[in-house]
Amino acid sequence: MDTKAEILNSAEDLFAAHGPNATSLRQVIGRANVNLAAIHYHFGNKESLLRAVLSRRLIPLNADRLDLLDRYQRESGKRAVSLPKILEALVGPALRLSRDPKKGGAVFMRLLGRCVLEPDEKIQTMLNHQFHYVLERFTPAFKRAVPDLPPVDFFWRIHFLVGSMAHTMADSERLQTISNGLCDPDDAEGTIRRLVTFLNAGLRAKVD
Amino acid sequence: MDTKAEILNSAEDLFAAHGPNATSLRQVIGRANVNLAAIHYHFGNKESLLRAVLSRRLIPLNADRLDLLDRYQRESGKRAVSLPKILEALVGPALRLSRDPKKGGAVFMRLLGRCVLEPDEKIQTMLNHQFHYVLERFTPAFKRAVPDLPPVDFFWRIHFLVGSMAHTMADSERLQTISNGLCDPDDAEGTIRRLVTFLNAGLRAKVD
DNA sequence: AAAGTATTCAAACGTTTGATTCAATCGTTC
DNA sequence: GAACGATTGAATCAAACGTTTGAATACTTT
Repeated sequence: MDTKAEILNSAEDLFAAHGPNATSLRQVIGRANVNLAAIHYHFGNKESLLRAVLSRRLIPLNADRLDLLDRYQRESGKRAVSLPKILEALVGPALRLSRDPKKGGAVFMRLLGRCVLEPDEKIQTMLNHQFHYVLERFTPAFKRAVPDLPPVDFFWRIHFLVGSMAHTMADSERLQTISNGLCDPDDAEGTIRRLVTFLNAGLRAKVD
Repeated sequence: MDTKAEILNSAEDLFAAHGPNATSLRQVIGRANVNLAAIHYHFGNKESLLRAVLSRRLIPLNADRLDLLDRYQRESGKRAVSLPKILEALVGPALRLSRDPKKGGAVFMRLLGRCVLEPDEKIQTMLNHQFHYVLERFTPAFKRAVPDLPPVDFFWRIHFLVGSMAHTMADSERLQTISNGLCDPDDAEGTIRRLVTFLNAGLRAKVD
């Protein structure tokens, strides 16, 4: 049973560092100190291994997001939940992963961001399936929060939002580089606050 | 000489569709109807082929961006160039590629977006090298346009900007899917206008 | 302790990858 | 038209890939 967990942890690390497709199963077993066949014994194939790596943390993560949205909705009674709160419920739990090694920490956050931005169709459909019911709940909340936004512009801005969020999750090392170490990607709360501020303003912008 | 161009075009197509690392040289020669050795004869290796594919269009693209920024700077005289104009100079030429098949069109735009978001270090350093002098010119312009923004927040917002822009360039098909065909990624001017509006508001947001 | 299941192991499978070789062909120049 | 460098062709290389196999070992149950 230890073997299975070792494989998951090793795969999570390496998938996050180099992307799933650029990581070989032999690299995974090297770091996990297990036999190559163990991967196929426990997971069947590489695709299912990735699915297992993602599910392990994504299911509780998405539950957190929906719980948070529920709480804000309860607090707001019949009124619409404010846009910053919706954004906080969407990006907060994801970016807070980086402080929480128990939930995979910064490593899984990066992996998730990279998978969202990954061209590979297999990975895309995998994630679409996991995100479907989350989007189903967030979309109406967003629409209530910015009711005057035409649907076309609404979708475009959600698209921009996904880009910023995923890029922030996937690669904040780059930010540390271009800012000469001025910005600290490990400051989860600061990152959340800044991202929510940015997205809130962007989503509210007057359509021209 | 035709062979070289055929290889470049085929590689551009396939790299854009599946990512450079997920594309084999044998796929490239298949579409180009040339021999495998021709790639190594004309380009040396796969990495240099990718570099050639990128340079061919990226060099004129970045020149366009700087020209546009220059023009706006001339028009503004001693005053700072307005933020929407800076953004237009940055994202406009890139997104307008999609209307201009001569410059590689939507295909190259997607490739460029994907490379920006690509974890692969080789590709990253390749692009950093190409973007260095562009960033060097845009950074002070941005800082003049939003002078009250603390440096830390400035870099964070540039990071968010890059995410939105690259994601929009890389994968607007996804938007067509989630919006049920409501949004049209081929409408370059509409995309530019919406992205500039979004980013302008996000960059101007009051720091809290 | 024996039997039976679950797990691990080393070895090999067939494919695909980027790269290389060297002979054949082309196009130009003398 | 002979000689030449530039280009193309078919064949092959070693390495790496995901996956499979079947024997060996560990663990559970009886």
